[in-house]
Amino acid sequence: MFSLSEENYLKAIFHLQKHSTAGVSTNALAEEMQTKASSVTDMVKKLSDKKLVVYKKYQGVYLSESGRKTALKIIRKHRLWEVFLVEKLDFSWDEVHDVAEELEHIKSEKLISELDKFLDYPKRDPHGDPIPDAKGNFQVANKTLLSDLSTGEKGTLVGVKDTSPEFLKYLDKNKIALGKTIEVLDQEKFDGSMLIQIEKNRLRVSTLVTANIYIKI
Amino acid sequence: MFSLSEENYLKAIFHLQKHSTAGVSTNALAEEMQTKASSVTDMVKKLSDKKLVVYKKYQGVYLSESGRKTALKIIRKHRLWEVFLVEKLDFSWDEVHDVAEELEHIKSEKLISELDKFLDYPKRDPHGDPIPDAKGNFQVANKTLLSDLSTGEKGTLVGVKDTSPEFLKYLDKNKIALGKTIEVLDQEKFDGSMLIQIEKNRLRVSTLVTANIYIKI
DNA sequence: ATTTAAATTTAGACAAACCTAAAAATAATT
DNA sequence: AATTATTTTTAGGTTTGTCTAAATTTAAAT
Ligand SMILES: [Mn+2]
Ligand SMILES: [Mn+2]
Ligand SMILES: [Mn+2]
Ligand SMILES: [Mn+2]
Repeated sequence: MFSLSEENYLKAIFHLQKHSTAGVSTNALAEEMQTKASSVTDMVKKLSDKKLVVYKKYQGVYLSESGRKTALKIIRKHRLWEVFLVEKLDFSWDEVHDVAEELEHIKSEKLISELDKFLDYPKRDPHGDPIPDAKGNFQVANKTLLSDLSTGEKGTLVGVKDTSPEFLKYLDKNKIALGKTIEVLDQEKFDGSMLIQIEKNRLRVSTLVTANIYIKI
Repeated sequence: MFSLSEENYLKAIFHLQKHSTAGVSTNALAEEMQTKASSVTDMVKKLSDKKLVVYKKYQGVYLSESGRKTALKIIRKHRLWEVFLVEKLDFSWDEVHDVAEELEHIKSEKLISELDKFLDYPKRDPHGDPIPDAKGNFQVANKTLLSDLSTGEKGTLVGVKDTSPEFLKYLDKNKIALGKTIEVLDQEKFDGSMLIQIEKNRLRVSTLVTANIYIKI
Protein backbone atom coordinates (compact mmCIF):
# COMPACT_ATOMS: atom_id res chain seq x y z
CA MET A 1 0.00 0.00 0.00
CA PHE A 2 2.41 2.69 1.21
CA SER A 3 6.18 2.72 1.38
CA LEU A 4 8.12 2.50 4.60
CA SER A 5 9.10 6.14 4.25
CA GLU A 6 5.59 7.32 3.57
CA GLU A 7 4.34 5.48 6.63
CA ASN A 8 7.01 6.99 8.83
CA TYR A 9 6.22 10.47 7.60
CA LEU A 10 2.50 10.02 8.26
CA LYS A 11 3.22 8.87 11.77
CA ALA A 12 5.56 11.78 12.38
CA ILE A 13 3.01 14.28 11.12
CA PHE A 14 0.38 12.71 13.35
CA HIS A 15 2.58 13.07 16.43
CA LEU A 16 3.59 16.64 15.63
CA GLN A 17 0.05 17.63 14.77
CA LYS A 18 -1.40 16.94 18.19
CA HIS A 19 0.84 19.55 19.80
CA SER A 20 -0.89 22.44 18.07
CA THR A 21 -3.73 23.32 15.77
CA ALA A 22 -1.42 24.85 13.15
CA GLY A 23 0.04 22.91 10.25
CA VAL A 24 3.21 20.92 10.81
CA SER A 25 6.22 22.90 9.61
CA THR A 26 8.78 21.55 7.20
CA ASN A 27 11.59 22.07 9.67
CA ALA A 28 9.77 20.36 12.52
CA LEU A 29 9.16 17.38 10.29
CA ALA A 30 12.77 17.37 9.11
CA GLU A 31 13.93 17.35 12.73
CA GLU A 32 11.53 14.53 13.65
CA MET A 33 12.49 12.48 10.60
CA GLN A 34 16.21 13.13 11.00
CA THR A 35 16.44 14.40 7.46
CA LYS A 36 16.77 17.64 5.51
CA ALA A 37 14.03 20.19 4.87
CA SER A 38 14.33 19.76 1.13
CA SER A 39 13.70 16.03 1.45
CA VAL A 40 10.62 16.79 3.51
CA THR A 41 9.26 19.11 0.85
CA ASP A 42 9.66 16.37 -1.74
CA MET A 43 7.90 13.79 0.37
CA VAL A 44 5.13 16.12 1.46
CA LYS A 45 4.34 16.78 -2.19
CA LYS A 46 4.09 13.08 -2.83
CA LEU A 47 1.82 12.54 0.16
CA SER A 48 -0.28 15.43 -1.05
CA ASP A 49 -0.62 13.86 -4.51
CA LYS A 50 -1.85 10.72 -2.79
CA LYS A 51 -4.38 12.76 -0.80
CA LEU A 52 -2.86 11.67 2.50
CA VAL A 53 -2.09 15.22 3.57
CA VAL A 54 -3.27 18.72 2.81
CA TYR A 55 -0.37 20.91 1.86
CA LYS A 56 -0.03 24.50 0.75
CA LYS A 57 3.42 25.85 -0.03
CA TYR A 58 5.05 27.58 2.91
CA GLN A 59 1.91 26.94 5.01
CA GLY A 60 2.78 23.62 6.63
CA VAL A 61 1.08 20.28 6.26
CA TYR A 62 -2.03 18.67 7.78
CA LEU A 63 -3.12 15.02 7.73
CA SER A 64 -6.21 14.30 5.63
CA GLU A 65 -8.81 11.92 7.01
CA SER A 66 -7.28 9.01 5.10
CA GLY A 67 -3.80 10.07 6.21
CA ARG A 68 -4.96 10.09 9.80
CA LYS A 69 -6.48 6.64 9.47
CA THR A 70 -3.29 5.29 7.96
CA ALA A 71 -1.17 6.87 10.70
CA LEU A 72 -3.39 5.36 13.37
CA LYS A 73 -3.05 1.91 11.85
CA ILE A 74 0.71 2.15 12.05
CA ILE A 75 0.59 3.47 15.61
CA ARG A 76 -1.72 0.59 16.52
CA LYS A 77 0.78 -1.89 15.14
CA HIS A 78 3.73 -0.16 16.81
CA ARG A 79 2.10 -0.27 20.22
CA LEU A 80 0.80 -3.81 19.94
CA TRP A 81 4.29 -5.01 19.03
CA GLU A 82 5.68 -3.10 22.02
CA VAL A 83 3.27 -4.94 24.28
CA PHE A 84 4.29 -8.24 22.71
CA LEU A 85 7.97 -7.55 23.23
CA VAL A 86 7.53 -6.63 26.89
CA GLU A 87 4.85 -9.14 27.89
CA LYS A 88 5.97 -12.16 25.91
CA LEU A 89 9.64 -11.72 25.08
CA ASP A 90 10.90 -10.15 28.32
CA PHE A 91 12.06 -6.91 26.74
CA SER A 92 12.19 -3.95 29.11
CA TRP A 93 10.27 -0.80 28.22
CA ASP A 94 13.42 1.02 27.19
CA GLU A 95 14.37 -1.65 24.63
CA VAL A 96 11.22 -1.93 22.56
CA HIS A 97 11.02 1.24 20.54
CA ASP A 98 13.52 0.61 17.75
CA VAL A 99 12.33 -2.93 17.11
CA ALA A 100 8.68 -1.83 17.07
CA GLU A 101 9.72 0.88 14.64
CA GLU A 102 10.51 -1.90 12.17
CA LEU A 103 7.73 -4.33 13.09
CA GLU A 104 5.06 -1.66 12.61
CA HIS A 105 5.59 -1.84 8.84
CA ILE A 106 4.78 -5.53 8.37
CA LYS A 107 1.77 -5.73 6.11
CA SER A 108 -0.83 -8.26 7.22
CA GLU A 109 -4.27 -7.53 8.60
CA LYS A 110 -4.51 -11.03 10.02
CA LEU A 111 -1.16 -10.73 11.77
CA ILE A 112 -2.31 -7.69 13.70
CA SER A 113 -5.78 -8.91 14.56
CA GLU A 114 -4.35 -12.23 15.76
CA LEU A 115 -1.60 -10.49 17.70
CA ASP A 116 -4.20 -8.27 19.33
CA LYS A 117 -6.18 -11.38 20.32
CA PHE A 118 -3.04 -13.18 21.52
CA LEU A 119 -2.20 -10.24 23.78
CA ASP A 120 -5.81 -10.17 25.02
CA TYR A 121 -6.70 -6.84 23.50
CA PRO A 122 -4.44 -4.53 25.50
CA LYS A 123 -5.61 -0.96 25.90
CA ARG A 124 -2.22 0.66 26.50
CA ASP A 125 1.37 0.10 25.46
CA PRO A 126 4.29 -0.29 27.92
CA HIS A 127 4.69 3.50 28.10
CA GLY A 128 1.04 4.09 28.95
CA ASP A 129 0.06 5.23 25.46
CA PRO A 130 -3.37 4.15 24.20
CA ILE A 131 -3.63 1.46 21.52
CA PRO A 132 -6.16 2.33 18.80
CA ASP A 133 -8.60 -0.45 17.92
CA ALA A 134 -8.93 -1.84 14.40
CA LYS A 135 -11.12 1.11 13.42
CA GLY A 136 -8.66 3.68 14.77
CA ASN A 137 -10.63 4.57 17.90
CA PHE A 138 -8.87 5.06 21.20
CA GLN A 139 -9.66 6.76 24.48
CA VAL A 140 -7.61 9.79 25.48
CA ALA A 141 -7.01 9.52 29.20
CA ASN A 142 -7.32 12.68 31.24
CA LYS A 143 -3.83 12.89 32.56
CA THR A 144 -1.76 15.71 34.05
CA LEU A 145 1.96 16.32 34.03
CA LEU A 146 3.50 15.72 37.42
CA SER A 147 5.02 19.20 37.12
CA ASP A 148 1.50 20.65 37.12
CA LEU A 149 0.55 19.10 40.45
CA SER A 150 0.67 21.10 43.69
CA THR A 151 2.06 20.06 47.02
CA GLY A 152 -0.22 17.55 48.70
CA GLU A 153 -1.78 16.30 45.48
CA LYS A 154 -1.66 12.61 44.76
CA GLY A 155 -2.30 10.32 41.78
CA THR A 156 -1.28 7.30 39.74
CA LEU A 157 1.55 7.25 37.23
CA VAL A 158 -0.18 6.48 33.93
CA GLY A 159 2.34 7.45 31.30
CA VAL A 160 5.61 9.02 30.25
CA LYS A 161 6.07 11.82 27.74
CA ASP A 162 9.75 11.22 27.05
CA THR A 163 10.16 7.60 26.02
CA SER A 164 13.91 7.69 25.43
CA PRO A 165 15.90 4.75 26.83
CA GLU A 166 17.90 7.22 28.96
CA PHE A 167 14.81 8.54 30.74
CA LEU A 168 13.21 5.12 31.07
CA LYS A 169 16.36 3.67 32.60
CA TYR A 170 16.49 6.57 35.05
CA LEU A 171 12.92 5.76 36.08
CA ASP A 172 13.77 2.05 36.49
CA LYS A 173 16.76 2.89 38.64
CA ASN A 174 14.55 4.94 40.95
CA LYS A 175 11.73 2.40 41.01
CA ILE A 176 9.37 4.77 39.26
CA ALA A 177 6.96 2.70 37.19
CA LEU A 178 3.53 2.73 35.57
CA GLY A 179 0.66 2.15 37.97
CA LYS A 180 2.45 3.38 41.05
CA THR A 181 0.98 6.03 43.35
CA ILE A 182 2.81 9.33 43.57
CA GLU A 183 2.27 12.14 46.07
CA VAL A 184 3.87 15.57 45.91
CA LEU A 185 5.35 16.28 49.32
CA ASP A 186 7.07 19.54 48.56
CA GLN A 187 8.10 21.76 45.70
CA GLU A 188 11.28 23.85 45.72
CA LYS A 189 10.56 27.40 44.51
CA PHE A 190 14.10 28.00 43.22
CA ASP A 191 14.43 25.22 40.62
CA GLY A 192 10.96 23.68 40.59
CA SER A 193 12.25 20.31 41.75
CA MET A 194 9.84 18.17 43.73
CA LEU A 195 10.06 15.89 46.72
CA ILE A 196 7.78 12.98 45.94
CA GLN A 197 6.54 9.94 47.76
CA ILE A 198 6.25 6.95 45.42
CA GLU A 199 4.93 3.92 47.28
CA LYS A 200 7.58 3.17 49.92
CA ASN A 201 10.18 5.52 48.44
CA ARG A 202 10.77 9.21 48.88
CA LEU A 203 12.97 11.16 46.51
CA ARG A 204 13.64 14.55 44.95
CA VAL A 205 13.22 14.89 41.19
CA SER A 206 14.09 17.72 38.81
CA THR A 207 11.70 19.47 36.45
CA LEU A 208 13.18 17.47 33.60
CA VAL A 209 11.67 14.46 35.31
CA THR A 210 8.38 15.96 36.51
CA ALA A 211 7.65 17.44 33.09
CA ASN A 212 7.81 13.99 31.53
CA ILE A 213 5.60 11.97 33.83
CA TYR A 214 1.84 11.76 33.40
CA ILE A 215 -0.38 11.40 36.46
CA LYS A 216 -4.03 10.52 36.70
CA ILE A 217 -5.55 12.13 39.77
CA MET B 1 23.83 -4.42 7.79
CA PHE B 2 22.39 -5.65 4.47
CA SER B 3 19.48 -4.38 2.44
CA LEU B 4 16.23 -6.25 2.10
CA SER B 5 17.07 -7.07 -1.49
CA GLU B 6 20.54 -8.31 -0.68
CA GLU B 7 19.14 -10.57 2.01
CA ASN B 8 16.53 -12.01 -0.32
CA TYR B 9 19.15 -12.69 -2.98
CA LEU B 10 21.42 -14.47 -0.50
CA LYS B 11 18.54 -16.64 0.63
CA ALA B 12 17.60 -17.46 -2.95
CA ILE B 13 21.17 -18.39 -3.83
CA PHE B 14 21.34 -20.61 -0.76
CA HIS B 15 18.19 -22.47 -1.74
CA LEU B 16 19.25 -22.88 -5.36
CA GLN B 17 22.76 -23.91 -4.41
CA LYS B 18 21.75 -27.02 -2.52
CA HIS B 19 20.20 -28.57 -5.63
CA SER B 20 23.55 -28.95 -7.35
CA THR B 21 27.24 -28.46 -6.91
CA ALA B 22 27.50 -26.07 -9.85
CA GLY B 23 27.22 -22.31 -9.51
CA VAL B 24 23.76 -20.76 -9.48
CA SER B 25 22.92 -19.43 -12.94
CA THR B 26 21.74 -15.92 -13.59
CA ASN B 27 18.52 -17.13 -15.15
CA ALA B 28 17.71 -19.49 -12.29
CA LEU B 29 18.20 -16.65 -9.86
CA ALA B 30 16.10 -14.31 -11.98
CA GLU B 31 13.30 -16.89 -12.02
CA GLU B 32 13.51 -17.41 -8.24
CA MET B 33 13.60 -13.67 -7.55
CA GLN B 34 10.86 -12.88 -10.06
CA THR B 35 13.05 -10.36 -11.80
CA LYS B 36 15.10 -9.93 -14.97
CA ALA B 37 18.50 -11.47 -15.68
CA SER B 38 20.08 -8.05 -16.10
CA SER B 39 18.94 -7.03 -12.62
CA VAL B 40 20.45 -10.21 -11.25
CA THR B 41 23.81 -9.45 -12.84
CA ASP B 42 23.79 -6.01 -11.21
CA MET B 43 23.00 -7.39 -7.77
CA VAL B 44 25.42 -10.30 -8.04
CA LYS B 45 28.22 -7.83 -8.75
CA LYS B 46 27.29 -5.88 -5.67
CA LEU B 47 27.21 -9.00 -3.51
CA SER B 48 30.56 -9.98 -4.97
CA ASP B 49 32.03 -6.58 -4.04
CA LYS B 50 30.82 -7.20 -0.49
CA LYS B 51 32.47 -10.66 -0.50
CA LEU B 52 29.16 -12.37 0.11
CA VAL B 53 29.38 -14.41 -3.07
CA VAL B 54 32.02 -15.65 -5.44
CA TYR B 55 31.20 -14.65 -8.97
CA LYS B 56 32.94 -15.07 -12.28
CA LYS B 57 31.30 -13.68 -15.40
CA TYR B 58 29.20 -16.24 -17.24
CA GLN B 59 30.17 -18.88 -14.66
CA GLY B 60 27.36 -18.55 -12.16
CA VAL B 61 27.52 -17.52 -8.52
CA TYR B 62 28.43 -19.29 -5.26
CA LEU B 63 27.88 -18.18 -1.66
CA SER B 64 31.02 -17.31 0.25
CA GLU B 65 31.32 -18.47 3.83
CA SER B 66 30.06 -15.12 5.13
CA GLY B 67 27.27 -15.17 2.55
CA ARG B 68 26.23 -18.61 3.72
CA LYS B 69 26.22 -17.51 7.34
CA THR B 70 24.10 -14.50 6.50
CA ALA B 71 21.66 -16.61 4.48
CA LEU B 72 21.31 -19.06 7.36
CA LYS B 73 20.54 -16.25 9.79
CA ILE B 74 17.69 -15.10 7.58
CA ILE B 75 16.40 -18.64 7.14
CA ARG B 76 16.55 -19.10 10.91
CA LYS B 77 14.44 -15.98 11.39
CA HIS B 78 12.01 -16.96 8.66
CA ARG B 79 11.36 -20.37 10.16
CA LEU B 80 11.14 -19.17 13.75
CA TRP B 81 8.54 -16.61 12.72
CA GLU B 82 6.61 -19.32 10.89
CA VAL B 83 6.52 -21.37 14.07
CA PHE B 84 5.34 -18.33 16.01
CA LEU B 85 2.55 -17.63 13.55
CA VAL B 86 1.27 -21.20 13.61
CA GLU B 87 1.81 -22.03 17.28
CA LYS B 88 0.85 -18.74 18.87
CA LEU B 89 -1.29 -16.81 16.40
CA ASP B 90 -3.37 -19.65 14.95
CA PHE B 91 -2.17 -19.24 11.39
CA SER B 92 -2.41 -22.36 9.26
CA TRP B 93 0.71 -23.65 7.56
CA ASP B 94 -0.40 -22.34 4.18
CA GLU B 95 -0.77 -18.76 5.45
CA VAL B 96 2.60 -18.14 7.04
CA HIS B 97 5.05 -17.84 4.20
CA ASP B 98 4.41 -14.32 2.92
CA VAL B 99 4.30 -12.79 6.39
CA ALA B 100 7.49 -14.59 7.42
CA GLU B 101 9.04 -13.30 4.22
CA GLU B 102 8.71 -9.81 5.71
CA LEU B 103 9.39 -10.63 9.34
CA GLU B 104 12.67 -12.35 8.50
CA HIS B 105 14.22 -8.95 7.75
CA ILE B 106 13.66 -7.37 11.16
CA LYS B 107 17.06 -6.54 12.58
CA SER B 108 17.46 -7.43 16.25
CA GLU B 109 19.60 -10.18 17.71
CA LYS B 110 17.69 -10.02 20.96
CA LEU B 111 14.35 -10.32 19.21
CA ILE B 112 15.33 -13.60 17.62
CA SER B 113 17.02 -15.14 20.63
CA GLU B 114 14.03 -14.23 22.81
CA LEU B 115 11.59 -15.49 20.21
CA ASP B 116 13.52 -18.75 20.03
CA LYS B 117 13.28 -19.06 23.82
CA PHE B 118 9.59 -18.11 23.83
CA LEU B 119 8.88 -20.86 21.30
CA ASP B 120 10.95 -23.29 23.38
CA TYR B 121 13.74 -23.75 20.85
CA PRO B 122 11.82 -25.48 18.07
CA LYS B 123 13.88 -27.73 15.79
CA ARG B 124 11.61 -27.58 12.73
CA ASP B 125 9.24 -25.14 11.10
CA PRO B 126 5.58 -25.89 10.26
CA HIS B 127 6.63 -27.44 6.95
CA GLY B 128 9.16 -29.77 8.54
CA ASP B 129 12.20 -27.73 7.54
CA PRO B 130 15.04 -27.55 10.08
CA ILE B 131 15.64 -24.32 12.01
CA PRO B 132 19.34 -23.38 12.21
CA ASP B 133 20.58 -22.45 15.68
CA ALA B 134 22.18 -19.08 16.45
CA LYS B 135 25.48 -20.32 15.01
CA GLY B 136 23.89 -21.54 11.79
CA ASN B 137 24.05 -25.24 12.61
CA PHE B 138 21.14 -27.52 11.79
CA GLN B 139 20.60 -31.23 11.32
CA VAL B 140 19.69 -32.49 7.89
CA ALA B 141 17.14 -35.25 8.38
CA ASN B 142 17.51 -38.38 6.27
CA LYS B 143 14.25 -38.24 4.44
CA THR B 144 12.96 -39.84 1.27
CA LEU B 145 10.40 -38.66 -1.22
CA LEU B 146 7.19 -40.64 -1.01
CA SER B 147 7.53 -41.24 -4.75
CA ASP B 148 10.74 -43.17 -4.06
CA LEU B 149 9.07 -45.66 -1.73
CA SER B 150 8.05 -49.11 -2.93
CA THR B 151 4.79 -50.93 -2.27
CA GLY B 152 4.66 -52.15 1.29
CA GLU B 153 7.07 -49.57 2.66
CA LYS B 154 5.95 -47.41 5.53
CA GLY B 155 7.15 -44.24 7.27
CA THR B 156 6.33 -40.94 8.90
CA LEU B 157 5.52 -37.77 6.99
CA VAL B 158 8.30 -35.37 8.03
CA GLY B 159 8.19 -32.62 5.45
CA VAL B 160 6.88 -31.14 2.22
CA LYS B 161 8.94 -30.06 -0.76
CA ASP B 162 6.33 -27.82 -2.35
CA THR B 163 5.18 -25.31 0.28
CA SER B 164 2.70 -23.44 -1.90
CA PRO B 165 -0.67 -22.64 -0.30
CA GLU B 166 -2.36 -24.64 -3.07
CA PHE B 167 -0.49 -27.84 -2.22
CA LEU B 168 -0.77 -27.33 1.54
CA LYS B 169 -4.51 -26.79 1.29
CA TYR B 170 -4.81 -29.97 -0.77
CA LEU B 171 -3.01 -31.85 1.98
CA ASP B 172 -5.26 -30.33 4.66
CA LYS B 173 -8.34 -31.32 2.70
CA ASN B 174 -7.14 -34.91 2.57
CA LYS B 175 -6.02 -35.01 6.19
CA ILE B 176 -2.40 -35.44 5.20
CA ALA B 177 -0.27 -33.79 7.87
CA LEU B 178 3.20 -33.76 9.41
CA GLY B 179 3.85 -36.60 11.82
CA LYS B 180 1.31 -38.99 10.35
CA THR B 181 2.20 -42.55 9.34
CA ILE B 182 1.99 -43.39 5.65
CA GLU B 183 2.11 -46.80 4.04
CA VAL B 184 2.31 -47.46 0.31
CA LEU B 185 -0.37 -50.06 -0.51
CA ASP B 186 0.00 -50.08 -4.26
CA GLN B 187 1.60 -48.23 -7.12
CA GLU B 188 0.01 -47.87 -10.57
CA LYS B 189 2.56 -48.59 -13.29
CA PHE B 190 0.81 -46.45 -15.92
CA ASP B 191 0.90 -43.01 -14.22
CA GLY B 192 2.92 -43.70 -11.08
CA SER B 193 0.03 -42.78 -8.81
CA MET B 194 -0.02 -44.47 -5.40
CA LEU B 195 -2.67 -45.92 -3.16
CA ILE B 196 -1.66 -44.96 0.35
CA GLN B 197 -2.85 -45.68 3.85
CA ILE B 198 -2.51 -42.63 6.09
CA GLU B 199 -3.69 -43.43 9.62
CA LYS B 200 -7.40 -44.29 9.24
CA ASN B 201 -7.66 -43.04 5.66
CA ARG B 202 -6.92 -44.71 2.36
CA LEU B 203 -6.57 -42.68 -0.83
CA ARG B 204 -4.95 -42.53 -4.25
CA VAL B 205 -2.48 -39.72 -4.93
CA SER B 206 -0.78 -38.60 -8.14
CA THR B 207 2.97 -38.27 -8.71
CA LEU B 208 2.60 -34.49 -8.28
CA VAL B 209 1.69 -35.28 -4.70
CA THR B 210 4.09 -38.15 -4.00
CA ALA B 211 7.05 -36.19 -5.38
CA ASN B 212 6.44 -33.41 -2.86
CA ILE B 213 6.10 -35.33 0.37
CA TYR B 214 9.08 -36.31 2.49
CA ILE B 215 8.98 -39.55 4.47
CA LYS B 216 11.26 -40.78 7.21
CA ILE B 217 11.40 -44.52 7.20
C1' DA C 1 8.90 50.75 5.29
C1' DT C 2 13.22 48.75 4.64
C1' DT C 3 16.43 45.65 5.74
C1' DT C 4 17.89 41.39 7.73
C1' DA C 5 17.12 36.80 9.19
C1' DA C 6 14.89 32.45 9.07
C1' DA C 7 12.17 29.08 6.84
C1' DT C 8 10.96 26.86 2.74
C1' DT C 9 11.20 25.51 -1.93
C1' DT C 10 13.58 24.57 -6.34
C1' DA C 11 17.35 22.84 -9.16
C1' DG C 12 20.45 19.52 -9.99
C1' DA C 13 22.88 15.14 -8.30
C1' DC C 14 23.35 10.59 -6.42
C1' DA C 15 22.72 5.63 -4.87
C1' DA C 16 19.75 1.55 -4.86
C1' DA C 17 17.17 -1.48 -7.39
C1' DC C 18 14.85 -2.18 -11.05
C1' DC C 19 13.80 -2.04 -16.39
C1' DT C 20 14.41 -2.63 -22.00
C1' DA C 21 17.16 -3.25 -25.85
C1' DA C 22 21.50 -4.35 -27.79
C1' DA C 23 25.99 -6.64 -27.60
C1' DA C 24 28.89 -10.39 -26.23
C1' DA C 25 29.90 -14.96 -24.64
C1' DT C 26 28.78 -19.71 -24.18
C1' DA C 27 26.27 -23.88 -25.47
C1' DA C 28 23.91 -26.69 -28.82
C1' DT C 29 23.13 -28.17 -33.68
C1' DT C 30 23.99 -29.16 -37.93
C1' DA D 1 34.01 -26.37 -37.81
C1' DA D 2 30.59 -23.29 -38.78
C1' DT D 3 26.12 -21.81 -37.73
C1' DT D 4 22.31 -21.09 -34.76
C1' DA D 5 20.24 -20.70 -30.32
C1' DT D 6 20.53 -19.62 -25.57
C1' DT D 7 22.42 -17.34 -21.78
C1' DT D 8 24.54 -13.56 -19.82
C1' DT D 9 26.31 -9.03 -19.66
C1' DT D 10 26.49 -4.12 -20.89
C1' DA D 11 24.53 0.36 -21.96
C1' DG D 12 21.38 3.58 -21.03
C1' DG D 13 16.92 4.80 -18.43
C1' DT D 14 13.44 5.15 -14.55
C1' DT D 15 11.72 5.61 -9.77
C1' DT D 16 12.25 6.39 -4.83
C1' DG D 17 14.23 8.81 -1.40
C1' DT D 18 17.89 11.23 -0.23
C1' DC D 19 21.50 15.21 -0.51
C1' DT D 20 23.83 20.23 -1.29
C1' DA D 21 23.57 24.71 -2.88
C1' DA D 22 20.98 28.40 -4.66
C1' DA D 23 16.65 30.91 -5.08
C1' DT D 24 12.39 32.34 -3.12
C1' DT D 25 9.04 33.41 0.34
C1' DT D 26 7.67 34.63 4.89
C1' DA D 27 8.78 36.48 9.47
C1' DA D 28 11.42 39.51 12.47
C1' DA D 29 14.02 43.56 13.45
C1' DT D 30 15.43 47.85 12.77
MN1 LIG E 1 8.96 2.96 11.45
MN1 LIG F 1 5.35 3.21 23.17
MN1 LIG G 1 12.10 -11.76 2.37
MN1 LIG H 1 8.67 -23.00 6.02
